[in-house]
Amino acid sequence: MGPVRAPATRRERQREATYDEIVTVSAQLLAEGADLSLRAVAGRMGMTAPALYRYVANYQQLVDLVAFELDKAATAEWAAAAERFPEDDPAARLTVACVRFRNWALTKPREFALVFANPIAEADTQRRELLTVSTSGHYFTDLLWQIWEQRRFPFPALDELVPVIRDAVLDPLIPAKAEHIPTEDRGLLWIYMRSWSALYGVVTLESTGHCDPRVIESGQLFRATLLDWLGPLGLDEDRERLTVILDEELAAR
Amino acid sequence: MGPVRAPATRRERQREATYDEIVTVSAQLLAEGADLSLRAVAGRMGMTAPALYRYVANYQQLVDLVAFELDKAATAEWAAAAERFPEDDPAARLTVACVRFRNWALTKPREFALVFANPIAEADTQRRELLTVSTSGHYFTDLLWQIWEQRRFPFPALDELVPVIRDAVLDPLIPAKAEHIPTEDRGLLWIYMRSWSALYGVVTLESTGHCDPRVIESGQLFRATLLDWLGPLGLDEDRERLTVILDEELAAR
DNA sequence: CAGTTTCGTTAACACCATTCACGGTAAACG
DNA sequence: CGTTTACCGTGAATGGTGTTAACGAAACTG
Repeated sequence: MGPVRAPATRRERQREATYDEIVTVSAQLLAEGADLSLRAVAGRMGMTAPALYRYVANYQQLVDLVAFELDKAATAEWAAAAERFPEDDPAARLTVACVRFRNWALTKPREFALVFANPIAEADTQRRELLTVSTSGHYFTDLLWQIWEQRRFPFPALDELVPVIRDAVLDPLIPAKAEHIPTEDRGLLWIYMRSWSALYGVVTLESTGHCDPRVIESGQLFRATLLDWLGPLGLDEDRERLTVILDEELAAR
Repeated sequence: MGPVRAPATRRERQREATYDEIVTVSAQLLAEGADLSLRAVAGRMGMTAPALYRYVANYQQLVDLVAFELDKAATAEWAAAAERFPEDDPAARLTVACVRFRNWALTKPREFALVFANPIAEADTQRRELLTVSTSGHYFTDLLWQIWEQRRFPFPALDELVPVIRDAVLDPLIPAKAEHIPTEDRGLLWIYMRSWSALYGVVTLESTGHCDPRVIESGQLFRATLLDWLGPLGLDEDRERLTVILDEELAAR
């Protein structure tokens, strides 16, 4: 990377450091099971709450800031774990990443809720944009892209899509690296959305605890959901191999 | 129903009435976009906040109480809408109910979050039990049961299930009418769980706004998810008919 | 009627986000 | 170098939250 964003002036550097400390302290509070509050964060930084208003406009913006960084940090973890498989095996990497994502959601439900269950009003363009740059979103969709390059699984053609969806895949508002995808292949984004919906669904259900704890503990619901997606992603031949990986990762919890 | 629970004593009747008012006022506040708070509820009832502690032990219990009643009321709405199809057509009824469920989640995201995104800790047996009596859960699973009686779609046999899941379907902790299901057919509950997971997933994703607003507006993601379940529920022959119903209900929004 | 339970009050505590007026200090400028 | 300016923090205050405790009145119970 290099010193791309090392602002010359001392003031800017200090400011940047303060932002970092805000995030660090917030993550720490969350990890301790405490509530995220301006007062608590400021207090632990040796400041008073109003001082934080020099850095964030309001409480929600603090939450968004922390959410973004938590997502980034968590994604880095999953990605690192996935790297036990080579770059040319995106299917294995995706399997690992999905399980790690779930484990993270189960062990840190509060953090998960902050990042993924945080309601976003339709009108709020500010926060919608934040959503678009979600690190985890880009990571998952990139892996899907790599799998597609290898397996060329089917996806809807543009003229098969309802006009609204066509617009949505041509000019996406979701976190996905899409510029590199040729226009005529943008139907692929529909697969992104549908698979993300499925993954998000089980993980949220389990993380919020809205089902039998024994089912969560066993991981079977999650497992079945993932296995259902092997076919659509052209991974039928890898079923056995990937199932082994999946079960390994689930057992590691 | 009849005066099944009409407590003789005047006091008990008054107390019951107060509970009802608490719920009514709470729902009213939520509907107005205000926050649900003990003070606000009490204030609108012409009381002070501490008085509410004669009725609920703490704030979370107020939330749970309101959540339960909101769920009950909403379910009654969906059920009423579904009754435009006869009792012997549970597939059509389920289709209508699912769409109504989604519409409710989209138009009342705050209420939805209260009932379905409200995190439940694994240890909290109190709130877990509440979950088990969820009205909507019973309604949906009952419709699934009726469909199964007609179509006899396949479900896993008990010995095909992992032991933990077998335990879970034999002594379910989820909201499902199960007593009437013979032991050897309890594998059906696995279908309950999986389909509920899928429905819960898209609806939560859409209700919390964690995807492209245009996709939500179009209803295509939800539509596709539902259509995927026709096969597993033995409804392939009804595909065309049910799709029409589905699109009708979606358009009615 | 006397005794007890129930239901509400007021006061208080400990939090919370947020705004405002103020001061000190460090950077930026002439 | 000195002066100005912009930034970063403070303390005080406002109005909100859940929650506990001590108390009084009204309603039921014997």
